[in-house]
Amino acid sequence: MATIKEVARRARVSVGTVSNVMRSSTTVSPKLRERVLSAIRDLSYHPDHVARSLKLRQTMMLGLIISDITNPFFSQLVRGAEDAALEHNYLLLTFNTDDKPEREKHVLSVLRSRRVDGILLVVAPDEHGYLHITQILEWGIPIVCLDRVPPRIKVDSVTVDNVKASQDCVRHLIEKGHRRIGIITGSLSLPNARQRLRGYEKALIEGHIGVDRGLVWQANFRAEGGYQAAKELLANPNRPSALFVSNAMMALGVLKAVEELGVRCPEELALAVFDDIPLGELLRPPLTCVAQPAYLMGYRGAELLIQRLAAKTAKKEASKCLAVRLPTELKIRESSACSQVLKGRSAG
Amino acid sequence: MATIKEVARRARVSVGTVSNVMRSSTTVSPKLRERVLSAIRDLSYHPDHVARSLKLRQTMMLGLIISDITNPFFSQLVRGAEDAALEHNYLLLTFNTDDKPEREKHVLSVLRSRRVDGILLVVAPDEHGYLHITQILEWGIPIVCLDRVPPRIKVDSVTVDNVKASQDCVRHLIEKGHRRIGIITGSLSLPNARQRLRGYEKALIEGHIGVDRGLVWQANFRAEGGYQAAKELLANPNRPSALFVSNAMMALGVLKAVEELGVRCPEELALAVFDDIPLGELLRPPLTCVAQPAYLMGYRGAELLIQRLAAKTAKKEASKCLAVRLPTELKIRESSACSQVLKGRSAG
DNA sequence: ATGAAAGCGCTAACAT
DNA sequence: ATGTTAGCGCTTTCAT
Repeated sequence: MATIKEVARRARVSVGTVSNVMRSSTTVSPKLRERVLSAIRDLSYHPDHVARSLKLRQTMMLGLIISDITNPFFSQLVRGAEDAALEHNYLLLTFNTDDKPEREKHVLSVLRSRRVDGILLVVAPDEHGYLHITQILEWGIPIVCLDRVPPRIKVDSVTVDNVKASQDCVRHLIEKGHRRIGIITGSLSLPNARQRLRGYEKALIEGHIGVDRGLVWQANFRAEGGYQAAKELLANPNRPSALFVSNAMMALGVLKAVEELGVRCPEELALAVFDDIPLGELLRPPLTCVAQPAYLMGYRGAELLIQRLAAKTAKKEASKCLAVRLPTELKIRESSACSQVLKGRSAG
Repeated sequence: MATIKEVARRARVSVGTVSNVMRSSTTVSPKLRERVLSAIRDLSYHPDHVARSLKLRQTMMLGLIISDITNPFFSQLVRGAEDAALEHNYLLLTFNTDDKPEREKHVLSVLRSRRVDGILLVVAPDEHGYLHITQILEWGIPIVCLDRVPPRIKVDSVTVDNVKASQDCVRHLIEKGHRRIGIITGSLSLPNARQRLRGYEKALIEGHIGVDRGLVWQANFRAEGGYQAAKELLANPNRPSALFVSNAMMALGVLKAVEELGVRCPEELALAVFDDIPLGELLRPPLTCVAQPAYLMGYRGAELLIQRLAAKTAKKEASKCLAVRLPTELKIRESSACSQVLKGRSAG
């Protein structure tokens, strides 16, 4: 591969001039500029971005850490982040952690060595106060947290109002006449899982329904977990008439269990889900849900991060942490339709 | 951030010694080694991988170009590639092209400037002989093509036997008694789309059924395309009794159309799909399909690429191009169950 | 076994 | 306007 030196030699100019032509910093006479440009073409010269990174002390790379790209919510988010990044000439290094803290720590250390300019982070659960996050920030690498924001840490974030969204969703079930409403939560060491549980509880209280700990199943935000929880739950003789599933992957597991056990939905079990599924309307029955703007979350997150980077380069005073909140949307579909049983009850 | 120089100073050794300790190339006396190690700890030194890349002329980064991470097939593939890459200390730069040739060319040029060591490529359609691929290879960047292999180009690849898999799938429909079988293809400038059409035709010929061009709809491997094609197709007065949909995304579109038009499946229209959908069994009806080993395709592709890289570094003679073929699996589910109509017909 | 120094390809400050 | 050169942080060869 040709280097800037070879280009300079061929164009009979100095390397500085070649650099000037490429970065159009200083003015270069038309004659020399033309010579340089044609040398670049002749040699099919592509500047070495690694060398530039070393010199400029910025890689124009962003780390993106998510739990699992297989989850449609995250694939949307990644597309958004990629679009924003590329618009500003940043590249994305994406990693899946499966929500394993040790994997996250390893990735973080790799990203530090690779000298990424900033990190977009969907944080994994951590029992120890998220010290590794603070550490990265202290090293001077800006972080924007997406979807989940670790408690008591000063960091930018882009999220939705999980409490309110869940509350709206469960309220909808209550309005449909349900009184025994269960919930399947993600790991409660995850802030957003806790918030969704909070929203569920608030809706119940608001509806003058007692919170029954026996109706709370903790799983792990994965299909398998939803499946297991649903199996248990449905075997329960005093099972709920409606269920709030706090993410999409678990909902798929629930659906599988419902299917296998021949439980009719919504007649015997109404369902409402946190997160839309791209084909949520294609499932039988179509699933009621609160949808998050996943693409936007990635897009805005990357934008915010890049903005921070620009301010940093300009040596501007770091402004306060930003906590961007995106709106959610309740999508009412058949899985929460008024059930026969309830109709019967209310008639009786 | 601490540099190797600072570590050297603190440990009162030369930078060369620090480097030796880290890379454990030469032997270093236990005494000095201990001093270096503790200096590294004290300064929380993380070697600058950018500088190392420049010196070593290898970035330990791989480019991964796919069409759309939102497609479950690709998210699986990406997970596989990531796992293999990380195992060998490579990082992945992933890009979505939406199958747009100009986007692919741009990404390729970016990857060249970034000096990635190799590229995993799901090639976008191209009408001009895929010259840009050849060019990259000439520049000395190894490529492994995944899923689709551009015709008449000497390049490593990991694929499935699209012709045979499609043929098996369509044969299954024929065995179920169907004679009028339609197909929705992807863009026929895509090698795999063409192969799947070939397989469809071969199955028909083998079953002594004439190939009717009126039963071939060309779409674009996206949900929207499948939806449009299905709408047209189902409005056709002489419509087929069975349909082979040549990828999963389009199948979702087809399902939506079927739903909207109130067409019963499989009674009025049997369905078989190329690609499994993670929740294909949860859809009503569950979809018959040929499943590809997507994760494995990514994993094996990355392995193969890394193997090439190792051979290259060792200045080994480049061996012949490898074309790895992975097995597929026919999964028979309800969407292709024997229909009432056909039963009636065969009885009559 | 250890240190000194060249050089990877680039940018930017400085000299002309 | 153009050329010269130091230096980014590392690895590695060559002395010692």
